[in-house]
Amino acid sequence: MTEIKLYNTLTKTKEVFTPLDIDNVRMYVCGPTVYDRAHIGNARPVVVFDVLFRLLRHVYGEDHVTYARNFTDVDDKINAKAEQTGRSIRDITDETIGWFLEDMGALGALEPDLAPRATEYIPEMIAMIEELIEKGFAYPAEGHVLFRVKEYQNYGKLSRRSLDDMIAGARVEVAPYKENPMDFVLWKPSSGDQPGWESPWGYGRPGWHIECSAMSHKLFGEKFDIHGGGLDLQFPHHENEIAQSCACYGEDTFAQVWMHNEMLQVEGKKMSKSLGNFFSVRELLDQGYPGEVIRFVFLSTHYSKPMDWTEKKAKEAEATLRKWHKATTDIAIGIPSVGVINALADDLNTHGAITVCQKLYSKRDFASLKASAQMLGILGADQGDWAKSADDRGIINDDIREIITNAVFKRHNAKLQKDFATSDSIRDLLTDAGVILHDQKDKPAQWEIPDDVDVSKLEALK
RNA sequence: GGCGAGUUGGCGGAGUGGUGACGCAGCGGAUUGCAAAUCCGUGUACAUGAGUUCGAUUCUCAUACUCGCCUCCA
Repeated sequence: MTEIKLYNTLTKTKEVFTPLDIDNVRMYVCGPTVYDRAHIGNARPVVVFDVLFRLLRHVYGEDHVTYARNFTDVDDKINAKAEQTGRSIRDITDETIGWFLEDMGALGALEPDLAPRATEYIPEMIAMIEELIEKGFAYPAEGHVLFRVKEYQNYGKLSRRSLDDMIAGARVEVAPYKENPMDFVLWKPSSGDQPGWESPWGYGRPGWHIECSAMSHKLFGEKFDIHGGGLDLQFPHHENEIAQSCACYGEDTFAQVWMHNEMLQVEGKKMSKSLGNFFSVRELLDQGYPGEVIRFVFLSTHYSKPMDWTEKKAKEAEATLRKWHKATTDIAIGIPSVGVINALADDLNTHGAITVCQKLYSKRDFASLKASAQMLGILGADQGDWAKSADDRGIINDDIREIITNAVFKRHNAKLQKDFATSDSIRDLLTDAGVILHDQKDKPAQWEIPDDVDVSKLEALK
């Protein structure tokens, strides 16, 4: 069996991955807060952990891996949107979840086995909070329930911060009802127009962090294998999850391996709304970037490093994929290359896997290229349509086909008569319109038409 | 202020204690009437300083610079 090694944020080392239960490898990844279209930064963890999901399924078997990714559908941003639009919260979150799955599907991401929504696990959260109170790790105060950070000895072990340092940093919300400024909210009161549920502490709603602890416990039990998410979630979100779960169920519980993907930048700069380099996956798709190309760009940088989204990379990725699609379209699928599997098994070295694919292409091992690329979620049977020429996709009508065929034939005859002035002028007209010509010896050139062919220019050839 | 990451050839970007990937671009060649496309070939790069070592781009320490997170946006 392939030995998988993963970098564990908790231990800061690359470790051999040993599942708790080889028949049911469990992975939990923090999903989106569903109030708007996913931006491309949201998509990085989705793609990263999709590759891991595929690798785990490959190694342990499809039926022996369970992947859960939550939807956070209780959040002030959602409340704000509901207020602005007058729509119901459920309406907004349902729509946003639909968008999310659609957009991530376009990136070739498989859907997780489980997709729990926070609002469907409120009783579990309440039960967990009650247990934390009983054990002295939490306390109610003015309609809130707070986690007593000082009581949990290992607080800060994931992000390697000490309580004292964090308080010195002083970027915490100070509130009179908190015993300690670092204490974080497990439950908070809701006013009439905010979403809420009845609880032992009054009408209210959960804090952000408790949902992942409660849902992973319900779905996976006290221990599971992998917990993933973006690096930005390491603190405070994941630190707080660990505190809640381990305080509740014991020090040796919860996720065994923590994985965090680095952040994404755009053209060398942090993506932000104010810089205007902030865009959604949908916008990118609508601009004509195939999802497969976006995915390829993501995979070309290791997940542990900051990734820079640039137009140049997208163009290169597009050219490579076009080449690969052309080579593999009519090829029966082979088996994935050992090199690709090993690269992925080595802490998800997706770039290394792509390199192996490049070599397979050079060696003309297209059957293995196809299978290997599919391990990465690219070159799938349903993914290559964009790479076909317009003619292959039936976009070109007979009229235009005839114009081009005639022109190519005329050019061929001119060449036979060594009338190069005529043949070159026809060639220039064709290439100017976007037609790609492949000259052949002693017969008319083969041609293909990309999507952006300028039909109006072809009229001149009539 | 706290935490962390990075610095590799023109660009992107892996990796390795000793034969220095890969892609793009460039250059040379084949091919072509000329091109395009395609194919073949081609590049001693590893921030700086010191240390460890027979030997370091790779390990250790320091310095400089860049970047990210901790703050609505992942």
